[in-house]
Formats: sequence, C-alpha cells, structure tokens
Amino acid sequence: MEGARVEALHLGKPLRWPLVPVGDAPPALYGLSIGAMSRRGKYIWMPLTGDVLQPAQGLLWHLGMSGALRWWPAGRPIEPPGPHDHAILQTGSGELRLTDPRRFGAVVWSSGIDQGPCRQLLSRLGPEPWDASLDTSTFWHTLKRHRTPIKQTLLAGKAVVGVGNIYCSEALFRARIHPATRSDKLTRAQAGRLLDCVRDTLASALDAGGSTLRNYRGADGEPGAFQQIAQVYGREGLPCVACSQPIRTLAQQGRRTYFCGHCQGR
DNA sequence: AGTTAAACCTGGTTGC
DNA sequence: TGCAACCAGGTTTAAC
Repeated sequence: MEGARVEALHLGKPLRWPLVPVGDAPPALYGLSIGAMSRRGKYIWMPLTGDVLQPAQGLLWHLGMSGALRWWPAGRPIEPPGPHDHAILQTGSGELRLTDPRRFGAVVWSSGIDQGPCRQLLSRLGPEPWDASLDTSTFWHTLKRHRTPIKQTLLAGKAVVGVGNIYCSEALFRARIHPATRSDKLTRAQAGRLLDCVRDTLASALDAGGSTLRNYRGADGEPGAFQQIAQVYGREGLPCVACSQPIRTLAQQGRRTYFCGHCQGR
C-alpha cells in the first residue's frame, strides 16, 4: 500500500469512534500518499503525506474484536462491498477495507502520531513486547504494582502491550504460571519466564499468520492457523499437551482463561 | 492510584 | 422450530 495515492474514504455504520470529533471539519485526504505504516500495541498508524514535506497527519486503525483489514490491489477482481465493510479507503493502487461485524474497531484521523487522538490513545500503552528497554527487572517491577490476578494484569497491557485473551492463556501455560496468581506475588524468575513466553507466543503466532476463531482474515483474505498455536485456548476438557490432564477454564473479569491445573500449579 | 463494572455492537451457539 | 440467554478476538470510560 505504501506510496498509494488516496482518492476517497467511504465510511459505513459508525465504528468505535468517529473519524474526527463531532463538530470538527473532516480532513481533506484526496491526493495524499500512504507513507510507511507502523504499529503500536494493536493500533496501526498510517501516515498520509502530500507533495510538500509536512507534519505527518494520518489515520489510526484498530480492528477491535471482529475486525479485519483487507487490501485489494487495483486491476484484480474485487468482491462487492459487504454489509460489514464500514471503512473503505480507495487509492490509485487498490482498495483497503475494514470489515468489522461488531464495530468495535476504529479508523480515526489524527494530525500526527504524537498529537490529537493518537497521543491520547497511544500514550497510556505499556511497553512493546520487543522494546529493548523492557527487561525482567522492569517487567517485574510493574507486576509488583498490581494485586490483580496475573491474567488480568497481562491483559491490561500496562506491563507489556499487545497480549490479548488468546495469547494470555497461551503465554501463562508456556510459563507454567497459574492465571489466578496475584501479580505482585510472582517471583523475579517467574516474571522473567513469563516475559520470555509472551515473546515466544507472539512470535509463533505472527509466524503462523495469527489466530482465526471465527472471522479473522489476514490482509490477503487468508485465515490464520489457530490449531498450531493454541495449546490451551479453546481446549476445555481436552488433554493437556504436556501431561494429558484435562484443560480447565476460569472466568476472570468476564473473560475466559484456559489453563492446565496440573502443569500450572494451583 | 489501583481495581471494577459498564459500555460499545453483531452473530453464532446453547438450552428450554 | 422458535426464542431467549449467553458467549465471543478489545479497550475506553466512569465510578468505587
């Protein structure tokens, strides 16, 4: 998509936030080019630049629970828009569609990645999983500030960002840590192990192209390979891959957690 | 300042 | 078969 010239942005039903705050004038995007895209947590930043060098305004995208971004290169067969295509970015090189049945996703215009809605949304995120300055000590110290179960703390994204409900269960299983363990009770060794396992889990998931439970699709329309990733998630009652004991579940803060009562202590 | 519940939505599955 | 209840990948916001 990089270098593509924007022709139009069509919005369908409202997403999590409006493109711009109510009352603000919609930005003139026509003619701008898509720059180098980046990611922070689960937010995707798409800088849009004109011919003259200017502060990089752009669009911030989020897929929410059920969203998928799909890129249709120009000149190739394209499916007609469906009822859940709520944002369509037309460019000279192709079309980008945000398909999101539940509409928890978002596309927001921002005058810069450090300004406006971007600043508000991105500044409170925890460190990136592969942030060089994120080491065992830093991670452990953050965990020490929370008395909530480690599952909830991990999901909250303050100690490390980007670990969703699936990978939370997976990382805790790999680290052999019980999800109900109070965060401030983890030993330094456990914290180090957990951080390693978060990184390993995310790396293997990225390698497999993500997890498809229902309707997730990659940008090329292909589903991710869920089976190869999940050792515990979605496997309630099935034998643990390590010890054959049945996988159990726990409801934590309204979210389901999958774990092995034997391998992950008590 | 940390923790919790509610809110935003649609669609698929389960249970009566 | 029909319908209600419940559950699902996320994250902000207000309230405790």
